[in-house]
Amino acid sequence: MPEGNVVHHLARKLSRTFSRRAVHVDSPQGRFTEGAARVDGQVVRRVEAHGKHLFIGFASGQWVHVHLGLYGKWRFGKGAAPDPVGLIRLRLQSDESYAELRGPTKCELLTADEKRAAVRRIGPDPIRTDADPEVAWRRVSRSSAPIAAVLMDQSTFAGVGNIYRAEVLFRHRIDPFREARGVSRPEFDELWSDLVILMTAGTKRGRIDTVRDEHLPEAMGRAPREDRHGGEVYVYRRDGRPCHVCGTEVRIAELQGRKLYWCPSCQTG
DNA sequence: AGCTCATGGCGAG
DNA sequence: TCGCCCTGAGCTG
Repeated sequence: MPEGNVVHHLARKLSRTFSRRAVHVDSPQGRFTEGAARVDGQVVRRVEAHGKHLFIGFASGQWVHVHLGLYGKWRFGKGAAPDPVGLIRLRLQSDESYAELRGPTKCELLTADEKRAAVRRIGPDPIRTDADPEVAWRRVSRSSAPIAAVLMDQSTFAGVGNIYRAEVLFRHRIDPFREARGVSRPEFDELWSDLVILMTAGTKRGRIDTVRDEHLPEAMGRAPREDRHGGEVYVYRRDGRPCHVCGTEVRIAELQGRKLYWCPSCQTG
């Protein structure tokens, strides 16, 4: 269940584990057998993350493109992979380690050209140093949709998901229902640079923490880690509970089929 | 054991 | 906007 930070975290782990090594590639489940056979035995050249998309590059120039969706998961292990348990879409095996992929929305083989085209379709990713925030600003400044909806648009903010969306809006006290084009350039710049900081930190940790030091549980006399997603957050999935800053009940609403959390007192305007 | 829900996104209508 | 994909955790009982 990943936002971009987890995908980048996984890309680094896959790269550390498999880059410059020959890998045996197969699909025990059978749904990626043909693609796996085409790269089986090749050396992994590099692994890239762009937003929530993962690309594993092989010596032939071909790429395996993976999108985890809501359910997808990677598992890693040392030595030889055990007999498959359940449905494993993709399995990588080096002479030292293995990795198993289950439940992805997408697992496909791409040519070098197709991979380049796929990357071009993905919007600027705050975790990537080559991201162009002007692309995001153009879309934000021209959209009449709520800023909370635009933050989830992967062609505008690649890698941002439901947690970062809610949390970054809280941290900048922005009403999630404000029209995107009503967000000023200074506000956008603050949102973008904060996403760079939060998501980069989230990449190293492989989890999402957004609470400033002065609001941390130790500083506030609270118990840490209330939520099972693993990090410290202000509003995500805290509906009905008091805002960590002002005590107002955190609210929840459905926006485009996803749940949106915010503090109606802190996030005004 | 069974039910609900989840950090996502696609395609049909 | 809805259904679906398809996995797993956290509840209920």
